[in-house]
Amino acid sequence: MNSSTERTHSILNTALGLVRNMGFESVSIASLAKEVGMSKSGLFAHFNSKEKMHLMILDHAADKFAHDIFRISLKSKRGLPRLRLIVKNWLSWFQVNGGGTCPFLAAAVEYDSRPGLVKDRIQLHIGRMIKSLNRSIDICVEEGEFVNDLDTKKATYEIYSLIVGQLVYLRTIEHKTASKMFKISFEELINRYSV
Amino acid sequence: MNSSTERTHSILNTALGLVRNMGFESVSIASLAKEVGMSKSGLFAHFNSKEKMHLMILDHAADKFAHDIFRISLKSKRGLPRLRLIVKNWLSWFQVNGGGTCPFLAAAVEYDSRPGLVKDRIQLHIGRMIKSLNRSIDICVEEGEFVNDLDTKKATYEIYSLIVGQLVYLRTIEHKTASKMFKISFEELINRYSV
DNA sequence: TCGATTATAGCACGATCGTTCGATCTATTA
DNA sequence: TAATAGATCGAACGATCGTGCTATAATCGA
Repeated sequence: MNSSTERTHSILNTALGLVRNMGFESVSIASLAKEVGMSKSGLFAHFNSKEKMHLMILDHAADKFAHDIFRISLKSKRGLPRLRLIVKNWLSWFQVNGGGTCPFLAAAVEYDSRPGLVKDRIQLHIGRMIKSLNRSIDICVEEGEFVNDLDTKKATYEIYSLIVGQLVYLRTIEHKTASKMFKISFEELINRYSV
Repeated sequence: MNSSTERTHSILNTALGLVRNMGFESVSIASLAKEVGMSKSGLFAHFNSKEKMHLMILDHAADKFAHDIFRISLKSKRGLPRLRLIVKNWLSWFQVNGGGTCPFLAAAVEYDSRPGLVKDRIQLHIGRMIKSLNRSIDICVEEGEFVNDLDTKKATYEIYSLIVGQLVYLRTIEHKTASKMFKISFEELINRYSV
């Protein structure tokens, strides 16, 4: 990794921070340049276009997400313990540094009506997250912790929905109540998948 | 209702259409003026500021939502039939005119990091939707269709989550598969609440 | 140490934005 | 008909944005 990539990597970290408390659109070349203490043109040279910048921020966020949620959980035991850890990490990802918008939901909403590279990339990343979650549920079946005939795609949808619903609830109702409801609903799903 | 309010109402309808296929931020005074065939300053006079315009668009969307989802379903029988209709209307709301972003989720995401009148209003509206959904579930308990000791707040969270999760899934995986999974998961929840 | 590559800065451009202001057009009312 | 009020417009402002061009500063290989 040469110095250029290192610098870019550090810029992308700053950018991701901005996305998480300003949304995607607000991270302009101008605002990011100011944040990292560079000139607009100096920063521009790193990306060559706003679209490419957004693409790289998105990929950076996806890398970090894959690491913080999935890769890290590989250390825990296959099956249910790992699934629990993944879900726990997933939820806590949106509460570090005083919370912040989910970069993927933000990007999905803001680019929903703008077909192009960025929108495609978002769908790719969200699709991968869902697939990774699905895989970790499949493993629970393999380990005999979930019933053999479980429709794991549906189970994935149900758990993913609880997570996304939680993101909305956390901003609408009291934090503690919201997260308690999640825990109960999640455990009920687990129980249902187990018998 | 004088002609000014009628005109404003018609403008808000156009604005809501724009929100649903451009997102919230993209509906600027300039772009909305062009869409309705007015000058910027002419349109500006209707709202007096961009923030007030966004507030009024939001309120207009909430009015329409309350009517299209909840008020209309009052015609069906109290309890489960009405709940089913509400959920059906809710989902179909995002598929008329070839789909489109949910204005409330769009606003919530885009204004998440901008405290102020608009953000407060969004939380108000989302809170009201959830409360309305909760009420319709309470009625199912009153009617004896759901068990008496059902935690209806948790049930509300679970059904709301399935809906929000569906909005993401519709944009990520094949439409038919997504909506079939919703139907199955929703019916399972209903069954669980009934015994 | 010198030459080349690379990172960054400065400046200018056209576009778009929200907002203001004064003028004009329209419709109502006295 | 004349006066008035409300709706709309055109033009202009300062900001911000993405992007291109050119110059300078830093880094590194020979």
